[in-house]
Amino acid sequence: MVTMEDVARLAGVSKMTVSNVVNNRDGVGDLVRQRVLEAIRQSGYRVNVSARTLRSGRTGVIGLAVPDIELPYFGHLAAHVIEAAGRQGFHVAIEQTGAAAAGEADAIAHSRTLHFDGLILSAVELDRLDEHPAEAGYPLVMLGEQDFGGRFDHVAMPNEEGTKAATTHLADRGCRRIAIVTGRASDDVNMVTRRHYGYLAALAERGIGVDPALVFSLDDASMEAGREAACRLVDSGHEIDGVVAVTDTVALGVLRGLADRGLRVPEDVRLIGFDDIPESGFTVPSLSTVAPDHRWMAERAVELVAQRIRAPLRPTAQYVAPFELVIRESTR
Amino acid sequence: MVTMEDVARLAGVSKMTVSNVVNNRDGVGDLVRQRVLEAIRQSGYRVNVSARTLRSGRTGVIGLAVPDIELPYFGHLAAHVIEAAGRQGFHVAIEQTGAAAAGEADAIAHSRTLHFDGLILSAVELDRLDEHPAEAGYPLVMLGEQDFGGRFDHVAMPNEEGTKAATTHLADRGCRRIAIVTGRASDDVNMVTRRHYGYLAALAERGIGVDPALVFSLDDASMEAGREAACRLVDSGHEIDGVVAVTDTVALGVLRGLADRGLRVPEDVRLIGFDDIPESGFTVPSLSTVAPDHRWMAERAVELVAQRIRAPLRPTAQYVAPFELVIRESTR
DNA sequence: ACGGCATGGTGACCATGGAAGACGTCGCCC
DNA sequence: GGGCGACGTCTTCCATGGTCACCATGCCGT
Repeated sequence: MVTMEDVARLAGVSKMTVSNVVNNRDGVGDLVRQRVLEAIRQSGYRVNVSARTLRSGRTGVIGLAVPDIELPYFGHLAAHVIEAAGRQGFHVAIEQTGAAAAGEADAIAHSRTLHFDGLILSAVELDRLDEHPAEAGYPLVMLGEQDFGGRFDHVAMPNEEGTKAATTHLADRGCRRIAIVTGRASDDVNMVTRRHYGYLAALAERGIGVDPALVFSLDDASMEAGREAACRLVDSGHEIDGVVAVTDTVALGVLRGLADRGLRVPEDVRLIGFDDIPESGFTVPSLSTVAPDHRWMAERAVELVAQRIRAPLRPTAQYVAPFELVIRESTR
Repeated sequence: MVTMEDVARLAGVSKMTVSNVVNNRDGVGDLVRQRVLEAIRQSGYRVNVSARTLRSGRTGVIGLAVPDIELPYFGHLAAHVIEAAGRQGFHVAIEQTGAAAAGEADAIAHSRTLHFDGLILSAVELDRLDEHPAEAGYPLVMLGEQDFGGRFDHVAMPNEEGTKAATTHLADRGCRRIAIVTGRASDDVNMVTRRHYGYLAALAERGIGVDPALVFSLDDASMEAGREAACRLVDSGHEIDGVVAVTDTVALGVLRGLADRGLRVPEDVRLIGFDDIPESGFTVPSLSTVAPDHRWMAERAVELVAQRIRAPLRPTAQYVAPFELVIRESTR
């Protein structure tokens, strides 16, 4: 391997000068700089990231922990995060937490041992985090669902607002028997309950009564779970004319389940999702949905870790992503 | 930061002994080992990966370069790779190449500068690789589409075999006017032409003539491109009763495009895809597809990099993934 | 008494970056 | 005009946290 020392010898300078050139510091004369650059080119030298890291204490890598990269929503988000981080000169390493508190705690610990400069955690389960290994002073940004009472930098989905808008939209289309297919109930104010609040708020505002029989809880937010929920919902015999799905992924399953039971969307039942994953524009019928600005979220999150890396003790910031309602065939 | 030196002092041993304990090497007595472990626990010590890497020359990280993590197929694959690598004690860093030769070459260079121990490259564009920065001796495994004449370890999709089976399946269902929606043509024997060969081979075997008007080339393998192709296909007025899509992602677009033009699947046109992404089971109608064993591919690829890291000069290995035909509603 | 094994220690070394200093030159001021 | 400080440029030395190759010690069996 060709080292800085080799380049220095080749250019007839000391390795510190090479270091200065490599890192674009000034205090190096133009002539010498050119000589060094030429030597670097000739020798094919590349900085040794490990040595730099060891010396400087920075890795230039931020971790991104998501429940499951296979879910379209997280793949989507990851793409934006990678891009935004790249613009700030960071690399991204992706961890999977498996949507479990243990995995999320692991990701934090792991992130520290690998000496990531910071971590963006898309937590869905980790609640009482003060009992968890979130050592103070480590740049940690929560992305997405949970709310930790201002203890961390946080970029939130417009959970309540978005679901409320979605439900209101169904009501405005004339739906009066609106079901919600939601996630597992939890003690904490997480994504599921937030979205549920939005649903309730919309119903209240439109003067529609709440029927507990129209609330379906899923164990996981998968397509299969959505499909089963839709089937059970129809089989239960309760009259419905609208469904709010907690995510688009679930909505895809619901769409399929309704088809399995011979119900037409939107003629018999209107359906709306949340996330606006790419697939939603291509289903038959295409899926109306709440579209949070994923790019905005990714940029904000990266910005926050970057800031916290530079200034660990800055007060925490809380953002809620903007969103818009995308109306497609499923609620026409 | 707690260093090995600190632990050593706390346990009353030298740091080499701590190193031996940390790395589970023998030559350390049980008593001393316990003392060291206790000291590690008390101090909250974590190894500094950079220092280890600097000295030992190994990072324990392998790169995975894919065109776009946002495409379901690659997310899917990445999940399997991460899991398989984890079992072998490697971490995975994901790079996006943007489906461009430049990006792919970058990923190789980048992978080396970050001192990944090896790289799994899901190349779709990089062809004449001998002119590219694939320095000999660097553990590089090609995953998926391309074929480099045995110069690299390679885990291939069953491109030709799978597409042939898919086309034959349509023919056996009675289709006689079978279109193919494929990717950009290229000079090289890549995924697109391989799959095209399979299509042609099946037609020949079933005695069905080839109609150039039924071959549609896409600029990129996206849902939107699939939709447009389907529309153009119908608008062109050519009679068709079957469509082979080059990937499931494209097939989702085709499905939507056919719906846009009022054609029913499978009654008017049968449709089959390739990849078996999770979404394919939930579309309406659900999508028949060629299902390569992704888990198998990921495991094989990880196994190959791991082997090559240990033995750089081993002769190259070539695998073709097994597959099965998954028959769903779109070809009933 | 001597060789061998089991256990643990020593110092060099990996590639880079920070701090402080050396060196030459130039300008300023008396 | 000479001495001196300041400045720009580059060098030297050392620290960073582990690991490697080798060495030292002590105990055992023969």
